Amino acid sequence: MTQRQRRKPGETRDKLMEAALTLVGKGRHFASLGIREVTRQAGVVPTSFYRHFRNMDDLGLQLVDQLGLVLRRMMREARGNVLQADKLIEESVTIFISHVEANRSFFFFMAQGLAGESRAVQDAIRSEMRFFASELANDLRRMRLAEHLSDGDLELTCDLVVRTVAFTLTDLLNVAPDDDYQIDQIRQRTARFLQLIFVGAAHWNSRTQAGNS
Amino acid sequence: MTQRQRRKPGETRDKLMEAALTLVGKGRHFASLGIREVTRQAGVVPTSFYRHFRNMDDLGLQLVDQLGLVLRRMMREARGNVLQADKLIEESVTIFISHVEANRSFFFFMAQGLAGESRAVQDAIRSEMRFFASELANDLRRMRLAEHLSDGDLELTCDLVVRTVAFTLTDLLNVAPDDDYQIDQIRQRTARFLQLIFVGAAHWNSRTQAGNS
DNA sequence: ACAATATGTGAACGACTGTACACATTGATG
DNA sequence: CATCAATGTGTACAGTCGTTCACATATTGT
Repeated sequence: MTQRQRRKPGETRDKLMEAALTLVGKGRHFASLGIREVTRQAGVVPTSFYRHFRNMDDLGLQLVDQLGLVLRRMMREARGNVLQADKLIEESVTIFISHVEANRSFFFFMAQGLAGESRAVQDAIRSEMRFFASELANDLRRMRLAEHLSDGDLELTCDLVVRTVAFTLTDLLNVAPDDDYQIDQIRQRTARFLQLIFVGAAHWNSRTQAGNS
Repeated sequence: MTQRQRRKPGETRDKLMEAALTLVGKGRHFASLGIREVTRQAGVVPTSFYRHFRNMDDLGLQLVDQLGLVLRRMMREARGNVLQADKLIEESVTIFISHVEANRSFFFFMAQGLAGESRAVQDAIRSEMRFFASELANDLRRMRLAEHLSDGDLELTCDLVVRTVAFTLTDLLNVAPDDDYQIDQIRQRTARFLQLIFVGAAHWNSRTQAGNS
């Protein structure tokens, strides 16, 4: 790295990924995108695609990697802003939704990928969700909010929380980005979902799932 | 209806819908299917497609209608077989999973459609889920299992239940159809999710969501 | 029996697709 | 400066796409 290059490396690469995201953000499904279409949107000649990706699945996988960064940024912000336990759920949901609004296309892509065409992308997204759930479990442990739960039960709870929030994406997908009223409805509903789950977790030990006679 | 026709009406129509489902069952995403591809799979000439559907979205919508029938059949079986309350969750989840295995492609299509390309299909599937949730609420009321919950809270709970079960589809999607061990794991995990939710619902009134100071 | 309608077939079109190849340009390294 | 690898461009080709049209066949209504 002697000098900065005039054309930064990966410039076209980024343009291609952004182009794919843009198309997804416009309502297209990732599985229906073609190489030519993406390169056209990126303002690049079709052959350039192969300089950076082997095929569309490859591009999808690299998008998941970038999605991971977005998720980690969101986690960091949540950890910094959610300090008092009583408003934990509301604030977390608010932060989540604001990140979805700020990176709408990314989360569209995530929602699509969960039932997408590429097995590899599917697995990658599910892996991100697992990581997210385990981090959530760590945080709850650290905040002494789950002391009566076994590791397995806490993991179960966090998995359910992450799934519930992830499903919210399909709700947000269906409303206009500027429909603040509807978005607020979704926010409140999601918060109540999580409250319901946490109430269940709080009373979980009293009727353990082992015996149910 | 004077006599039975040699070629039943809608024969090709059914073949086309089955063909689309078959392709989806093979891992393809509905949004990436083309008219020619579907007609080829159905063993029909491409032009025949237009005799029955205006475009692929139209076919998707009619698939959702058929999916509705599958869901209603499943509901009827659940209502008939789940009589005692103590095993309600386990039995319901078992019935659900068996129906998913029996109509794998249909539920694949449903999971895809939730974040699919066609807004109309999206809405149709979400509408089916709402109907399912409201029927579930009715059943719980009838079985006197939710007497302490307000209508709104019961609806909230059932919505969360339906979402959780629907998310299971992405899990079932990722395991081989004959991997009984993994499927049983998913079944147990889903049952525990629902137990957690119902425990939360049972203790919901003690910390109503209205005031949280 | 006859007309009308619904359904299936075949050929054809222009547009678009993925991909390969040869070539130009760039930045880094000797 | 010479060379090399990385990256971007233009051309080309064979295959597929959606869609139209004219035509054959089968079923229905009168």
